[in-house]
Amino acid sequence: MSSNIRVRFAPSPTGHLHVGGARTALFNWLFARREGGKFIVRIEDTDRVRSTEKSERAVLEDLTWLGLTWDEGPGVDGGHGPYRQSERLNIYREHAERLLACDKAFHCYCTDEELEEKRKKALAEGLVPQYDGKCRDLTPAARKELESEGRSPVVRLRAPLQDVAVSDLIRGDILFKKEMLGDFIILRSDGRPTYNFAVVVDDALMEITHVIRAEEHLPNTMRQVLVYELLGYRLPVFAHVSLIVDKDRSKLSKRRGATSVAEFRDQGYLPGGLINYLALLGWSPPDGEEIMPVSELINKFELERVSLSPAAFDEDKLNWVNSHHLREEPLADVAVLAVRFAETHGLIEPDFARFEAMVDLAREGLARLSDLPAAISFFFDGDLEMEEEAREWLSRDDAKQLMASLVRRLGESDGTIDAGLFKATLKAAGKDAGIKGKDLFMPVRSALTGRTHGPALGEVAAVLGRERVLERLARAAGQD
RNA sequence: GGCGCCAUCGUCCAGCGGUUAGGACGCCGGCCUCUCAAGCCGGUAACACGGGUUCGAUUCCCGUUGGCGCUACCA
Repeated sequence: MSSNIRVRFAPSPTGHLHVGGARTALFNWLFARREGGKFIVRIEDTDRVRSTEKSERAVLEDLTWLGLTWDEGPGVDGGHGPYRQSERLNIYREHAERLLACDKAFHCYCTDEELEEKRKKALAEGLVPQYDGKCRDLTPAARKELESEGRSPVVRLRAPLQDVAVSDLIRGDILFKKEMLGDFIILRSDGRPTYNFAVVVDDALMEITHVIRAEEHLPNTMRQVLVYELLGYRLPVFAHVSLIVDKDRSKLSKRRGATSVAEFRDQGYLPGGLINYLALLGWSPPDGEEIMPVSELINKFELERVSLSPAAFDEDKLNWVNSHHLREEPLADVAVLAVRFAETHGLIEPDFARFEAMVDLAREGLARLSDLPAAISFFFDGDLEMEEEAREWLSRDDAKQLMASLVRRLGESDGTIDAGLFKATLKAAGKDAGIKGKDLFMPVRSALTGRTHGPALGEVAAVLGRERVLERLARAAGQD
């Protein structure tokens, strides 16, 4: 399916990708994929002080990790570039010139201090602080004089005094009152554009059809609509998605826990799990199914089903979603991502197939990959740490005999020990000794893993391997 | 302050004039099971408030309250 639909995600590179931004990107991406349109990434780096190249790389990496690949953007030319606002300065300038030429914009020489003073005064009088139009009708002579004082002007839009209606795909029609805005700045004194101007020029030139973005931009939309009109560009469809808030309804803050995609990645969430959870925050599929791969997300996604109210980020639910992905995504994929979590804890297994087997057994009980090392450490050589309860099981009267009997029986067959063989042998030994159930399994589990909880014992033994199994059983048989 | 958005279980959602208000996370109990998970079964818990409109409002309108956003030469 192919269409003319074009959407964009336009992050400003001032840090890592935030979960809020990630969800906005996701909704754009899902919409594009669903509709057969194009997903464009544009870097909004007109804020010189806060934007860094490092951040840009980080954001792009985060998007890539999530699998939100772009059809046009940094590194992928689609004929509408450049895709970095800092490289489009001349374009904004030209557009501002156009507006200036037909008197829809004007130069303003007011200084920060003057403006600040007026703002304070207005506030003090209980008025709405707004540009007073002082430079609206400056004569060329007056301009020249101001410039000779060394002042460099900003360009302000001559804002028409009219209410602005914005229709939003998610929210319906919204009417903004004309009193709301004054002649806002579109070009700074150093020639760089302001957000509301650059966005419109870019979206228009990049032929964006649907602007899907966070709700915080809703008030800005009024200004942008004006710019579209004055420039003579066609309006895109707007869709404003609600914000993601903290569990206590306040703004998502780093202090209360992880907020960036990178942090979740480092905690061992799968891209598919994070994506799935984020999609569920503010959107729900018609059938109510919650756990699904991204391909299904694409099939089911509809902007019309995006909710209006702010959604609280719930780590419990994220964990639940992620745990499902952990055990439902292809084992090989999970294992590859798992390697670094094991290795940072010194758990290095050269045989990838064996490592996969460990991951396969352990993933049943995991919410995140960061919990993996603790779950598989007993598979590795070295001193087996004994939990107190495990020690107790092994100190039982018949434990030693049972272990000895098992060692003997397993020793009789000299092939590999698979799950079936181990279980059968265990049962036979139990039958002879008159032990079954918990009394049979727990001492053996304790001897093999040092713990009282874990994956199915037969499978554990198989992954452990004949040598380690015999060694650990023997040790348990010999000590009390 | 002004303007705007939002308002269903603790949380995420469903509902789109008539429902015993549904599902999911969490929590509690049970089943299964060598254990832990998973799975299955059951329980817990909500329409913010006040006016309208209507035969009938969770649902439509208005107001109040509350939360959030914007009000920059930040995005």
